[in-house]
Amino acid sequence: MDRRATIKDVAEAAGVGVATVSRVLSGGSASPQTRERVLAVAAQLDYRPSALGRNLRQRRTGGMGLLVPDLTDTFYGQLAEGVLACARSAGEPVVLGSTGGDPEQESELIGMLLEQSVDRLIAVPSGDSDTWTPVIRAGMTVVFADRLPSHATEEHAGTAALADLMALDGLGAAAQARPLDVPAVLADDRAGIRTAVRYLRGLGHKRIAFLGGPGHDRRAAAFREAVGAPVDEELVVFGTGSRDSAYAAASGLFQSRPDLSAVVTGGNVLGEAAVLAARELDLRVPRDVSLVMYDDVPWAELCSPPLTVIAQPGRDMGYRAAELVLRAGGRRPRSVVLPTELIIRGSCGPRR
Amino acid sequence: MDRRATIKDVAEAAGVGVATVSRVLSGGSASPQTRERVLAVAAQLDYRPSALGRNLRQRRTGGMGLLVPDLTDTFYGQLAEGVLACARSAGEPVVLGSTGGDPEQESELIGMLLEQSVDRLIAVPSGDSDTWTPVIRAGMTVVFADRLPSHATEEHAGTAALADLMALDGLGAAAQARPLDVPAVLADDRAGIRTAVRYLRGLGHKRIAFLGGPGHDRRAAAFREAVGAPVDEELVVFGTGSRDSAYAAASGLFQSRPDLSAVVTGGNVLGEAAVLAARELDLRVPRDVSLVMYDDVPWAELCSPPLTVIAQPGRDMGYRAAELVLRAGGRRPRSVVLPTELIIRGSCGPRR
DNA sequence: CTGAAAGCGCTAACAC
DNA sequence: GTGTTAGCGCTTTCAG
Repeated sequence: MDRRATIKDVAEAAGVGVATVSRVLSGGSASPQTRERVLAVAAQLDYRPSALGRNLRQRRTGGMGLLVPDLTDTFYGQLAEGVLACARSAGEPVVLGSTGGDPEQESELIGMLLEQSVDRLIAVPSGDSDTWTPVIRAGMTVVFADRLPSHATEEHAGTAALADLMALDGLGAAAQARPLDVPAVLADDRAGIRTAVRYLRGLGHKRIAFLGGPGHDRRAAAFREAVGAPVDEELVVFGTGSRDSAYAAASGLFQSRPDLSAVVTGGNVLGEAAVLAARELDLRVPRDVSLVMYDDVPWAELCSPPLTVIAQPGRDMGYRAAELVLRAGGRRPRSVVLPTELIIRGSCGPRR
Repeated sequence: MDRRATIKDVAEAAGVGVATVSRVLSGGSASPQTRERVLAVAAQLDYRPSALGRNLRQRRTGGMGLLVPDLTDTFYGQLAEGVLACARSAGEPVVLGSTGGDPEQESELIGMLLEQSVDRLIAVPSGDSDTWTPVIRAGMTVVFADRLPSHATEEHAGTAALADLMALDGLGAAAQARPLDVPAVLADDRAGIRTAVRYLRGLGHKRIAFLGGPGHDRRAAAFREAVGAPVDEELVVFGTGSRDSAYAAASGLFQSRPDLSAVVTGGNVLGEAAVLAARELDLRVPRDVSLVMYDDVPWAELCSPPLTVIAQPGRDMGYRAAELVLRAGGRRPRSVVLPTELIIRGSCGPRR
């Protein structure tokens, strides 16, 4: 079979100039007559304008990039579905990359996107502001989702970052409080964690632990705030992202602190790890230990007991992020913080 | 900030012609001297060749498209991770689309890919051969993953398709036995299902049901073959793809045939539905009903009892598919069938 | 070994 | 309203 019809073919077949075809197809002015003829010919030739030509001419690629840490994590699957849904309804392509939570891979993928002239990006960032600042500066329109890049090490990371992030979760956080001037779509981690901690407190729990992974610093911070000073830092532990490491962290936590009676995890992979580790150590949920997991995923209900979770609207977050990055013409869009919901199922009980 | 450096900028700055720059960067011949200078300048200018220009010139986009039904289904998440891993190591972009299992959306997405001049595609097909034949004919290199398009209705769908598919699962299935001459990466459904059915038989089960979804026809066929004639068609039921429909199908099955003692599901979403439906109807697993689920997903182990599964290597499948579609230069690659494994956990017991 | 030049398919000035 | 033309950034003959 021969190559696809080009605009030139259509022009010739319709007896008009290429510009006219271009105009007709992009809704420009043309006499009804001409328009009809061009449209007919185009349809007849099964003509599809080449994005390549258009993009080169306009020096930009339509569509958007999407960078997530791991598609095997159901939450990012939900997020991606949201992005794709929005992109589809806009007829825009999305170029996907999975970073594995590794800043280096993330950088490489960003480079690839640059090479493709993809100038809009939705990212669940793994690298810190050092990797992202140049990207923004280079003119890419980026929207962060689910989390923000951590501050680079040289900056007064600790308290400053904390303050910014706390502020962002508040009602009308000022844009300049954010690290990097980039819009983001986030869940209201602070409220979510606070609600969970209060709930556990209400059940009588005193020693509550937080089990997090990379990118869960905001949640950890919210946790520290919710439990209030003095926080027992031994009860705030982190895995490095892999399921194995999550399991190790969970197991280590349970073993080193048998006095804890409840744990809230920063994500579903950690929740999974906590369930597994608890089972392995013969800790009954919720009799011996209560569990609240961040992320509502379909399988949370399948566990026994079904897991009490802090639900965040993954799909909506993706959809909103895609909207933001698409509408980013001119005005820099404001960030959005979506509500979380504590869904009480069966994994929490009164302190023994 | 100004626009990115072009090949012309590099040429000027290095005092050579653009052709030379192009050659150097794509490993063509050049004097060591020139080469070095060009490379230095390019690095200094942070030059990145524009994929747009190159692609237009070469009338094709690098990279590949990836079409899956639903990223929220962990199995497709695994598959996607595999594809992405391979693409990343090849430095190629992947354009992702989620079809929702809907042939129409699939068609639209294919159209979008065509428009982008993406000429390589990995697909978990939802449409039948009527939608795929034209795509192949149009010159797209496609590799199917996880399943094959069903035959179009007008063809003698039933037995013919069945025969083909059975043949494919055999050792050295002839290529021409396949519908459409397209390579595919599949799991050995036939062996997987057979093993599961035998296992259940060994436990004493007589009335075994199959609970499938869209695209699980091969598995259903394998099931029918494994249980042997006469097959009780009431015990072979299908949902339409959504979680709700899967639940409805599972629930309906359990209620209409309380005599069944075991069910094998064609995918993890259906497994999830079966667990939920069983619980709702107060059926104990495995006391009242034994369960084998297709797909090993991390949460299978979290269920209680942990689910016995037919594991298929989702990630590998994706990786292999990407390799095939990338290597498709010239010789049409052969399909690959990957082994499945029955992982026995706790969801099966002797027939009561 | 290297440079000049011709487009790839398209849009946006600019003329008519 | 419509046609002509000049590129977008790149690779690739084709000369030198």
